[in-house]
Amino acid sequence: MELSKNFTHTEAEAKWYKHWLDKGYFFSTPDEREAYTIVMPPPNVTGVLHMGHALNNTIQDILIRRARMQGKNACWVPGTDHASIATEAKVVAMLRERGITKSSLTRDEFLGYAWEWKEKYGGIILHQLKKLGYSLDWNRTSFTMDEDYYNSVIKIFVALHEKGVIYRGKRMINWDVRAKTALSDEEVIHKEVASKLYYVKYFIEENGKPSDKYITVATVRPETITGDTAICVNPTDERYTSLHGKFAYVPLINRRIPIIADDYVTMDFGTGALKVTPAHDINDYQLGQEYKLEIIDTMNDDGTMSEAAQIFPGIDRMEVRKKIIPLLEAAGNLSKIEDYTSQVGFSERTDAIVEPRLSLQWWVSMKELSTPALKAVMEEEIKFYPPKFRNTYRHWMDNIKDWCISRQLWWGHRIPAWYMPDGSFAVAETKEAAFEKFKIQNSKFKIEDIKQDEDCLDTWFSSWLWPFEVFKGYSNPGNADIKYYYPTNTLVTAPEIIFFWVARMIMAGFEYMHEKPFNEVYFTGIVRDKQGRKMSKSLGNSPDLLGLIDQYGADAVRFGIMISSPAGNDLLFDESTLEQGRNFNNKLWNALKLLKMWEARQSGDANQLITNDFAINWFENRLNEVKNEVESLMKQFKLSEALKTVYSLIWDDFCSWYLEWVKPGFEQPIETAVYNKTVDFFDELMQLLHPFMPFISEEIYHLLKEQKADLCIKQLADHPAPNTEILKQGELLKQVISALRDARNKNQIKPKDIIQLHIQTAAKTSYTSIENILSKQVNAANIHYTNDTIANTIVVAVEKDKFYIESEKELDSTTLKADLLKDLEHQKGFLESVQKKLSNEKFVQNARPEVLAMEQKKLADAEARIKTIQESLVALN
RNA sequence: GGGAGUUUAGCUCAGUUGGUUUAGAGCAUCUGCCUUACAAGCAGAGGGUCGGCGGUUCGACCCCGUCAACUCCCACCA
Repeated sequence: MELSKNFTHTEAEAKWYKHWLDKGYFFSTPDEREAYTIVMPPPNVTGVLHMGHALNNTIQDILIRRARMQGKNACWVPGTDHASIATEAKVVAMLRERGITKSSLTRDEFLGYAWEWKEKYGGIILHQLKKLGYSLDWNRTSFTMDEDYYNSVIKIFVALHEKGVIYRGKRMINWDVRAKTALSDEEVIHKEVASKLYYVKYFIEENGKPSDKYITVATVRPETITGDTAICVNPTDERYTSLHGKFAYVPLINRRIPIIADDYVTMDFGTGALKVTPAHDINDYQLGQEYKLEIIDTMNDDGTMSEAAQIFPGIDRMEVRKKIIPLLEAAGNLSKIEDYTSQVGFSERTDAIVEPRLSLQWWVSMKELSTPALKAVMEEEIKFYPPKFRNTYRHWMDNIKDWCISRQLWWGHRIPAWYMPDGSFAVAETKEAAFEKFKIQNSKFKIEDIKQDEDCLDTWFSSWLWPFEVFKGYSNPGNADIKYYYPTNTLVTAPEIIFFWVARMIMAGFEYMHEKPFNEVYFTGIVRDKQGRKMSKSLGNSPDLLGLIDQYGADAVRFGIMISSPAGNDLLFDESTLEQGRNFNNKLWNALKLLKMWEARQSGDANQLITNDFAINWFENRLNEVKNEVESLMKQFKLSEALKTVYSLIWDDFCSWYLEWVKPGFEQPIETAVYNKTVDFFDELMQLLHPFMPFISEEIYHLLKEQKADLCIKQLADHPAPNTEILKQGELLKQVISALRDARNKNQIKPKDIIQLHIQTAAKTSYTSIENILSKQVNAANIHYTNDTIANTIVVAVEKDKFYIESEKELDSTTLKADLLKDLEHQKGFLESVQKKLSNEKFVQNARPEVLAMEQKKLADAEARIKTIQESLVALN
């Protein structure tokens, strides 16, 4: 068989993904095995694959593939989220491009376009996920607006309403002027914005008209002035005591408003006087409630000024903020302008500045739902990795506020509330059911008179059911799937959506399944660029993931992402790690090529080892050691560490050491027994690597030898504990080889120059089994043992043993001497610190016996080593 | 304003209840190699007073205090 120079990923990826699908390896149905379940956080139907998805889903695939290889029934559920506001915004934009406005369409017409959009783009991202080799159970692909799922959302709304948890209420909400919808608190992002603080004079009333006396108010929002219905000062503020109970006039429109006193006002901010605009500020609203102030809504739903504002109607509030200043100035109401930075709320989805607005909306009362959800995380019934997020979670849960769930959108689950012409309403799954409820209350209307609520529900009101409704746990309670797969095992998601989604899923899980939705949550970091900046479209620092997969290969991309992503930390994405991944592919490929060369040149008994027993014995134990390490790292979700460990085992231990140790001389045959062992090792290495890099591992696995089954489903075998003595000896061997090679380098002995090696040791037996390897690795013709120093040689000291390199090369002892002296210095310093410790009575009294013994051994070793070095130095002279 | 976290080699990070040889890895750097698996490679090397100060202890990268810098989350001071 002729193998290509390098690994060609494109072909292998397409071939193996298709093969795995054809064989149905990713499909799961309940059976007698233990289940291992992950529900994929459903990407938005608007999305394309980006680095965040790659990180998130690679982690999930590693967990799922490993579980599958551990004999568990692994089930990973894919799906998409309808993403109400995000999708609606995209559809509106798409229609605008075609010259269609949303307002010119009926609801059904608009939904027609939205579904068309969903069908067109919804599957793209899922399709793209296949490129990365993700082993998802595609038979279970779900969508948050699938018929059953939709109905469950509606049923749950009705049930929560009947329970009194959902209610309708007029309150201050966050209004997105671009999407023209209410938002929950979590959908508002506060940012610091450079703005101005305007000092505005309000003239005081005297004798029923404005006087020349005034009170100055500081505001960042002069455009809301015409909505002012009071001025508020602190009752203890002596500057304003005389004004309590008096009236002032709103600039430009001369409305007479009271001056009230409330300790909400901070005296030392601005002028200590606050203008009260109850319709446009949450605190002002509360003041308004308390003092029974008039509420004047000066804004339309699109953020323009309303008729009630009297000035600039139809102009956007931000425009008005600029335009009103000259007017105030001309009227003599502006006193000064200062620079000021303030916190401004922006819509998460549309980035529009959010307006506080009084509005009638649907709410979920959260207190009761949150109690079991908080407890489960605090008592670690649900574990968080990393655990620091428990604090964040607790803080939010402790201060939880009611959730505004109605959205003035069409794309989503329509609120099952039904209204009569007289304004009364009923909540029910269907119009008919609502009518039944109405009939009891009021019989004068007909069913045709009933109108359904125009609004739909917050996206998260559907996705909080995800972990159970993908198994139809609510729509078909007690079915075989939900009983088998729920609770799911691991949720892998970004900390950004801990409140939006994670917390609410936990609440829904306890409320409807009476059980937690998952055992543990693994929070990934945020993907940033090399400079640590968050990846974003506007910065243009988001790489084209599909392009990278084409360029480097899916395995290399997976490798690059995982190797730089320690648990719980942000990932600083750097394309060089992808190169490292690609190079690793080639390393593996070349190792395979080497084995293929050997395959043709075998000799000897397949059952009997003659010369290479140490190498094989050592690697077998090293492999077992790493298997243990990987197992422990995986349990702690230290996936990056686990990959590094496997990488180093393969590159360093297997390729650099083991293969070189068993490598036959040029064109010499290899013992069949050694060859077979080596193939087995490689085989096992591929199995360890498979969850991380599935394509190349499967490919090599099959090229190594005829296999009965695929690696994808090969079960991990038990492994014995490693023999530490052999591992130690292996380390000694490596150390000696490196030291001798270093000495050769420093003395300019060319790799091809053959040397004679003399070993002076008290433990000759520890070298007999590794002699062959040693002489091969340092290119020594022979190894001799000696009890004396050997003149005119290069002396190398390793541990307590001395090595004399005899060569035909003219020797330069200066660098060698310098090295020895440096080492000597180091050893002496070390010895001193140990002696100091041991001569400290308190240490000798208090230290544990094994610690004391260790220190004594250190002392003895250091002394012996110093002696060795000194003797070597003498030999050099 | 409140809370959480981080600070170890040029960069990104490990470092498990304080004692395992006066700190480890990858990348980058430097030196030597076109050695017949691999130059996308091989063989080596250099590089850190573990953010500062103070304390506890026989002993501190690890525990405590304090200061500094950075990051994130939450919050209605106009």
